[in-house]
Amino acid sequence: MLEAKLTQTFIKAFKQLYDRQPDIKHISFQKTRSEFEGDRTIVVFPFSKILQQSAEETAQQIGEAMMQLYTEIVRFNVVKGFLNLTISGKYWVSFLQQALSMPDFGFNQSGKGKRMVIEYSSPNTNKPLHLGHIRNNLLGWSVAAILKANGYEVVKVNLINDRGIHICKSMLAWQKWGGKSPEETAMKGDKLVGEMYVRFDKELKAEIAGLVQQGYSSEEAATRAPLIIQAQEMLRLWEAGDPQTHQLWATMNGWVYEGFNQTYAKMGVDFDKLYYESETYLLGKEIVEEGLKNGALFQKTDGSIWCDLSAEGLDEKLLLRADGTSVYMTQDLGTAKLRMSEYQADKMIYVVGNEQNYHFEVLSRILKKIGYQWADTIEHLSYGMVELPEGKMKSREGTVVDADELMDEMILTAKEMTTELGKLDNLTEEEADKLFTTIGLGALKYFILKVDPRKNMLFNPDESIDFNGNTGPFIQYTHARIRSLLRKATHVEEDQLPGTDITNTEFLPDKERNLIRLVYSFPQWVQQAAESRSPALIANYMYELAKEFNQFYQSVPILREENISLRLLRLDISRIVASILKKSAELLGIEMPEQM
RNA sequence: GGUCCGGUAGCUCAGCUGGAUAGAGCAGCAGCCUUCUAAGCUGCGGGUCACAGGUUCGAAUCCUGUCCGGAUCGCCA
Repeated sequence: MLEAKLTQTFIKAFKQLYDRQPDIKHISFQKTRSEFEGDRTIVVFPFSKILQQSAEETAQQIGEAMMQLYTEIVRFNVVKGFLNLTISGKYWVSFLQQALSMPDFGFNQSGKGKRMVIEYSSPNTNKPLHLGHIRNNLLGWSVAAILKANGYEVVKVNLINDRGIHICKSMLAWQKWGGKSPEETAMKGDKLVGEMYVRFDKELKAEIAGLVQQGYSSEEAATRAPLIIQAQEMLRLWEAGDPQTHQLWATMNGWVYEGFNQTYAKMGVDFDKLYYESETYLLGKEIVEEGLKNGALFQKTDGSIWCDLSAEGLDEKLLLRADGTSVYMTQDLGTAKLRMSEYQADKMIYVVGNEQNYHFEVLSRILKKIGYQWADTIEHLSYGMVELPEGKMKSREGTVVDADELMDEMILTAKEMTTELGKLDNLTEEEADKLFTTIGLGALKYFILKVDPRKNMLFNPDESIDFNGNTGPFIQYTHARIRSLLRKATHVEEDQLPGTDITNTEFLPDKERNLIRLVYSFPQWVQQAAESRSPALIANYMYELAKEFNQFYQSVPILREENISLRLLRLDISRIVASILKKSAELLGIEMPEQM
């Protein structure tokens, strides 16, 4: 690797010059800023300070010595305390050849032998997927893909919250006011069930308002409303195993799953394993018993069981209610243990919104306290909220952005744009439809994934997602352009012989150099994206690369270049850029069209 | 109130393991299609990096405090 070689050379040069060891922590080669000549830069201020001589002088001396020691350094210049090194064109070109010969260029095996279980999506079955889920799903899927590209074994899991009071509300509403199947209403199953949930909420509010008018306080009204009492009764029946309740529950969940599956399929996300809370929600109790026995937990006089985390600066946390029923935390203790025993994961990653930061903090502390050392493998991939201009999405207020609708709108916009630009020449209708989907979803996915997962992001439904500038379609377009170029290149190359003549490429123009350097950095981004669990790094990199390529494309001839060696070099660059764009897009779940 | 996260151009976002004059896109303005796809390219304008201190040769980046915004502190999930 270049950096390693440069570091080594630097140390050697330093010792030679000053007869002492340089401080390793100050040796870092960064990319030279574009306004200066050079490929890599080292800042010598820290060294000149120790040597008690001027930074310029130090840089000059080290530059000369390094050039003597490492032949790939062909030039250097010094600006203040910055030593800018220029690496030979030959080095870059031979790197390019090497990269082209590696089908897996960019990917690595650093995660070899490690297994990651990543949970994402985790929907409730009482309402359809919305924009928040889109971010969650895309993130989870993409992080999984990125981990795989780093050699990890990845298990993608989804924990479906298919039970609880919220589903009972939908069920009750359906009994009272629905009564029709998705087929009969020509609605997607998840939409139908979601509508029932909203209906319940509306009717409940009306009941409460009525009670308040009769003189009840609003708190009291909320607990006395017949609808909520019936919903609770239904939940009780469900937990008692009542066949009729279970039947209705299974039927309605079935509708929802059918709807979810369509949404997932369109979104392009999938799972290796599905967990259902109805099957796992009781699992935590044993752990709680265990913790109570070994003294990690304690029981209050009413019988409820708690974990005291006040010594760690947190609160007491309830784990089992006085009536012995479990809470969310209890379930998560159980599912974590189940998952661990099933997969022996090196990490269990949970893609869950940052509103649950505290929950996950507490989760691993409790497990640790009870004595499970693997608690440390739990990692909360905490991502920010998707906000609308008016603030948070609120399902009750109808301000949610529905996942299906959004995707359909994006695809439709892609269709309009494409048609308007007259880019449908030789496509069959089927191919054209495929293309609209590719572009529309590409725009959406890139829009979501390019922002740092940890940060909240804003989505303005009134301003449709862009197709120009820093967008998915821009990158797709760049790819399509290159592919078109390469299609035309086959006959240009046929009469040339294999490989590029690199013997005469000591001279390497700026655009070519910039692109090869970007290519060079691809593997580092793949690795860093995995370490920081951030698809955004890949997205930003792709954009850099695409932008640089477009400048290149627009400023130099490629197929029309007369110098054969240069033409082939440019084609090689084009080829690898297309391949990297495609690979990185795959890490984000974005497809790259051959033509657009 | 406690804890956590954030505040960078009109808007959306990069940059944050300290390094050169803080970058893109959108929006605005002006150019570029007889040549490899104009969903592109080029140029112009736009900044007290919330504020105040501190550490340092050097701070958007690290530390402290203040202000502002968000999340959370449920026997909800």
